[in-house]
Amino acid sequence: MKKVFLKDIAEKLNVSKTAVSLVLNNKGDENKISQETQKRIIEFAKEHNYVPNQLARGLSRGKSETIGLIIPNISDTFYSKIAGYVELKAKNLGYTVLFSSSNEDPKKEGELIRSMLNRQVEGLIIASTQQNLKDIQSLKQDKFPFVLIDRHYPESDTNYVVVDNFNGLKTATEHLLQLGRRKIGFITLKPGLEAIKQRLLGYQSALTDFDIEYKEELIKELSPGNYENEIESAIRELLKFPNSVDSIVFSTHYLTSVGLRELKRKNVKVPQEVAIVSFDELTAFDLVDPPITSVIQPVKDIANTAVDILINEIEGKDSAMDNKRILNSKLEIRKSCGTF
Amino acid sequence: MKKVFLKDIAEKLNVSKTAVSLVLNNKGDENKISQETQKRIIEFAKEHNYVPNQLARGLSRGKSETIGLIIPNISDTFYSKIAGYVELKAKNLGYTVLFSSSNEDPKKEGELIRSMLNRQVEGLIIASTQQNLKDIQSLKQDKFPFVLIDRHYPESDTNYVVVDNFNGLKTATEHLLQLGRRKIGFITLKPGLEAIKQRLLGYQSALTDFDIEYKEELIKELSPGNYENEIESAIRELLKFPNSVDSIVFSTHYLTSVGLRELKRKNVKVPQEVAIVSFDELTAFDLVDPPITSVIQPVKDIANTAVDILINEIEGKDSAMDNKRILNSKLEIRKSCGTF
DNA sequence: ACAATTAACTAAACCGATTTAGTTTTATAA
DNA sequence: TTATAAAACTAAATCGGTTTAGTTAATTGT
Repeated sequence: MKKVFLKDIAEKLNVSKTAVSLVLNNKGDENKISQETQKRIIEFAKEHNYVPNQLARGLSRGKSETIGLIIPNISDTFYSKIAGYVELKAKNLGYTVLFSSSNEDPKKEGELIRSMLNRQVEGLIIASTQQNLKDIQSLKQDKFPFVLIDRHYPESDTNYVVVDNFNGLKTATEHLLQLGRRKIGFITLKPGLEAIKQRLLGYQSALTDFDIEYKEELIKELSPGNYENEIESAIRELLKFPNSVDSIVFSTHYLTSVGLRELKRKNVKVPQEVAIVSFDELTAFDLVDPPITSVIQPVKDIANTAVDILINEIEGKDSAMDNKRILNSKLEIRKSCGTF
Repeated sequence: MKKVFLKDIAEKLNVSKTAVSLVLNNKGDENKISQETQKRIIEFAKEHNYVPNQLARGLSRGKSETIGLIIPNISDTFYSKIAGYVELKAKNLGYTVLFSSSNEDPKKEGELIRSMLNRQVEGLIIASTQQNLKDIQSLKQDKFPFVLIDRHYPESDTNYVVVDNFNGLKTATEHLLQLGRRKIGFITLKPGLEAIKQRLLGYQSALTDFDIEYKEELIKELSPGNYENEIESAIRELLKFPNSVDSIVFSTHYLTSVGLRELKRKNVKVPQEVAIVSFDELTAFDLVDPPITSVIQPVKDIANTAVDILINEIEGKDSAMDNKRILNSKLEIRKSCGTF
């Protein structure tokens, strides 16, 4: 079964390529192609399983019906869920999505952006490394449609959909405070991401509201690429803090995982000796010993909103659409903080 | 900053498009373009940040330097990890990857295959729904390069990379048997996937080796789309089995998750009353209460091998390459089966 | 001193669609 | 009975590259 092209159909049916193209793009009526000819073309196409070459179509239209999604890492559950929902929503709206992982490398992020533009994507959804303002601003300047998700550049006026990191972490910290914990460690990433900054501010704000002094020794900032090795000393030092911390807030699900693993290795009782809360979660966090109280992100909502905003902008329908969204997270209380 | 095209470069430098194209594709020397002209072209291109339109290039070359990856669901950790490794490996070999999820729908899988062919992917890696033999055979017949992963069609002679499901599950079951468990339930999916079939055979084979009678009541086959609702009765019935089962083997990580959740809800003590083993795992399975003994799949190896085979075939280097691989899994013993 | 090479390029076809600007034929209006 | 409009098409340009088949001018061989 050979591939069949527009030209083949045209020749076999003795009509022009134009006619075939118009009919197969549902523009037969408005271009007054007779019903009979339309029927012949459609039937022949269906029968021979014709499908247009997207490269050719994209080239000639200058469109590709494709959007790009650039994320730090497709293997991370958070982003893979985002990817899943983005794909679903985009498909429903008639778009294909091109994924790629930047691996937190700003240079690679730039390359991916360019590579996707080459491929004529019509818009981008980017969870940026946030060290790539240059490329983001250049997109902005070219009026290329894009939406930042999860991470945005506060200094740049762009579309974005993020979670309320400040209040998410504040609520988590307050939860510990309400349960009487006072020496609260915070294990997070080295600053760089706005989201991470906001989470620290949320932590601090909660302390302030409870009139508790903020102490730098309680903050452990690990390197994104090396946290697995750094967790041991971070935990060790927190446990050395005058009589040890009584609780720890982790600012990402993977820090929680390695952190809890380390606490177990050190035979620290959770939550009796040290309570823990996690920002973001993993599928099995409710099964963990103890089930981990976590700040849950509205993953599906982030994805859907981003796609909506993007495609609205691509199709230029509703330019007045509010395009900066801060979504709420939700504290799922389980057992890792104990009770009163 | 306007986009710059081949034509622009040619005009500005007073050379032909041909020259520019040849030079930028590293074919300058073999086509005797003078060193000086080459330098001018390369510099101009770099300076103006020229990047070729992949659609045009793909169209004219009939190549796209792209491979497709079709998986059931990008949100599933197993497949998202596969995706991550495939992306990495492919990029290293100069290929971009196009992902898409079939959601276990054979019809959609077919559409995705066709859609990817339209986009001129040069090869496909497919974790098939396994109800789509038609499309797979049609690829085979067209001599289109592809590799099946995770799931394959035993009745069709294709490239594949799968894990040894039979021995993986046999080892898991044997582990329970060696620890003295005798009434072993098996919670799995409705048959359809070869992998699932193999896992059942592995379970049976272990029983046979230990001279234990196989009992159908101990096998619970849930629907892939509805297992969350079906798990309750499955577990309930296993617990009703003459004096209850003393252990359960779960054939996927998500069945393990919902199963353990249900066991906890029913206050069944794991592993004292019921031991459990999981085929495949989730990131936090070592933190779960109890840490779950799991059959670990060589995810990275699956991905790398598949990409290697595929690209070898695309580039037609080493056609004698062994292209059917069954990789070994590994039983990671944790605490969910207790000890002697 | 003249044919044969070689170096250094280029014109134009092509990939497979889409789309603009017509053309031809038939029907309708004045 | 024309001019006009509508119906039913189509030729050819275009998208932005790649590639084949030359061309021209300088160099070499004999």
